[in-house]
Amino acid sequence: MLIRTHNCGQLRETNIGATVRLAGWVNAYRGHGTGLVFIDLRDRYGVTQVVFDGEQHDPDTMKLADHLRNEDVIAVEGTVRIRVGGENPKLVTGKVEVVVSKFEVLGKTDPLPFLPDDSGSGGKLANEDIRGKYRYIDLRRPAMQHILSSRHRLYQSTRRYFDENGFLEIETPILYKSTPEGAREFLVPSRNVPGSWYALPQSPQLFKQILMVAGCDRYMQICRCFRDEDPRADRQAEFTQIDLEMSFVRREQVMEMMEGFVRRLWKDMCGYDVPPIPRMPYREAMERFGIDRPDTRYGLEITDISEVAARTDAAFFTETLAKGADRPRFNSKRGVVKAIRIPGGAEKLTRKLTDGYHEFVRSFGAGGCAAVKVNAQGDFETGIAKFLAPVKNELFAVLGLRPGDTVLFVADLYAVATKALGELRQKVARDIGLIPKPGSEGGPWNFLFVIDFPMFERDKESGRWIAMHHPFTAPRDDQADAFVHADVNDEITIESIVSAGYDIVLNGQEIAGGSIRIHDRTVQSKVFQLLGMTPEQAREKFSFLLEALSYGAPPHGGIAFGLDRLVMNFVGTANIRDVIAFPKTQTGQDLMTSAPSKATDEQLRDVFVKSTHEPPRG
RNA sequence: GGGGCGGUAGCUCAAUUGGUUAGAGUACCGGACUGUCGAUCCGGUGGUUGCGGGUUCGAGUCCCGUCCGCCUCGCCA
Repeated sequence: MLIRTHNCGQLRETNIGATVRLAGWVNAYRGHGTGLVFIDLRDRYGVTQVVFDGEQHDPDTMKLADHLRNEDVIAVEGTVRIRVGGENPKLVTGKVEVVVSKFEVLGKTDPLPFLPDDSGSGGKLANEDIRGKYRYIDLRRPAMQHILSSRHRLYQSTRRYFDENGFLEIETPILYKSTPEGAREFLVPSRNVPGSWYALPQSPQLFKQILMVAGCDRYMQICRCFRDEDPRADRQAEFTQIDLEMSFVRREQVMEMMEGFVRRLWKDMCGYDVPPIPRMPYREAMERFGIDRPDTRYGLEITDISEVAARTDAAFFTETLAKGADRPRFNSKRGVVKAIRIPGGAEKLTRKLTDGYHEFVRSFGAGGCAAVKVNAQGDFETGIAKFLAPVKNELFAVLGLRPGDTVLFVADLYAVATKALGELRQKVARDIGLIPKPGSEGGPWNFLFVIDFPMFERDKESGRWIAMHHPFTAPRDDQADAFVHADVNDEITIESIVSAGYDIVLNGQEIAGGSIRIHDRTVQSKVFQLLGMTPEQAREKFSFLLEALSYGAPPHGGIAFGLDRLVMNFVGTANIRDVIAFPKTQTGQDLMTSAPSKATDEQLRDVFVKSTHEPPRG
């Protein structure tokens, strides 16, 4: 076999005259019969043109060369020379070509289901199901090779940064104990302990805390996590986190370390200097943006106009405002009227769009969305204009209205109106083209720390308290006393406790989340109690953690980044499957290997499992 | 679990209101061709219209069920 001396992206004018060997895939063939044949040879590094000249080969060899087809694997030996037919500026190797003296077909291909060409046939890629089934062909596309290599660079940059900062990379178990609080888990039956099951970790949360108790001081891991929930375009059941934990820190130190990491990563990945990352309390994010991960690349902020709306005769405002009662810090239970001013909306937002917004907010539980335009004379027009006339001046002042604007209103309970307008704000921004493409297109990267989350919220279904982040999140330092002394039945106090959690938000996307952890057994027990766990239940599930906390636990905290989403940002895709070498579909299937698949009766017997699945009839 | 879009040649798509033998590009096969670079030109092979049922004189097209892919709500401590 001819062993290559160079790769297909390497040869330049300086190599002219050299005898070289290349190997790779046939990317294109351009034959002129037995007289002259061109082959574009491709590997991960690039494309090089190789030439078969009829004067140097017998007709049988030329015939063989003339029948090379896309994706045949070949190796060639030959001489580098300047391109006789002129440069091809599309290729980095485009000034030279290799005149073949010897060649071997290393792997003849069968006809392919599709060609790994980024432009695809007719400018379109094959559909995702067919590309998934033949993933190894799709991954040959230069765009996919670029993504794999970007992901690799991200791993390396990450490991360098944390190594330089004294973090130990430590692996934690994949076969793990079930802790059924958060997401649904994947279960693995045990053979040696009949009737018992492992779970795959939703995250290494408890292990990394215990590593702190174990004196590891600083831990990091690029780890696989598993959550058996329905996927989305940016979510897979099996995904990767950059997970870390630090001892003897408060949230300032963790956030500083994270800001340094983000700065390093963006510098390494795309040469971008991340400016100081601003911080925004959760409540402010909810008030101004209606969401805990605000996209701060554009305005369209939300304004509470309840006071003004109360002075109108509009029953759909005043009836809503009469509902409920306020709460001191979070989770307000009152009825509110909120509005978004859309500058220039009178022109940009068609009737069809604003009608659509009514339906859109209804899908988030709101009663509807009203719209008014401000005409050139500065008067309200259309929709609920007549109800607003009496408070026109106040509305203009509080919303900063100008002729040509549109205002969108939602009146509902605080939580519903906030959520609906938060979602609507993003939809309007998309509709009128306010969102720049991040990264590669030169658009801005807007980072934000969101802090001061509530510790607890009510579960919508059961009405029980649940931890907003997770049950190991500590109260903010100045809240600890209030929390420890709070009556668990004192709803208003409990819901106003602020946690020591923090998220990093990039362009409206949560890319990392973490917290200072509870390192005090008493505080941890109180959290479990509040979450409705008896001491016995807490011990049953988390005895190892509670014990660990009782044997000399350092204060500690950490954070986890969603690695897949980071890569998505750097390579500019909205599809998480693009950045995972072997992804799964919406039903969690791997189209290439056909996982999941049936287990044999024998396999099931070995692990003491009996299937209750009834095969479909017929 | 709910909602939406889609499934026609290996691939990407078309096919009028339900109406003749389901077409095109590309890939593949054969042929021509000595400077191409998405080579070109000529010819050819290729179809269980996802699957099952129904309506109809007649179904790619309409109806019911089902499978698969994508988007989305719920869900994702």
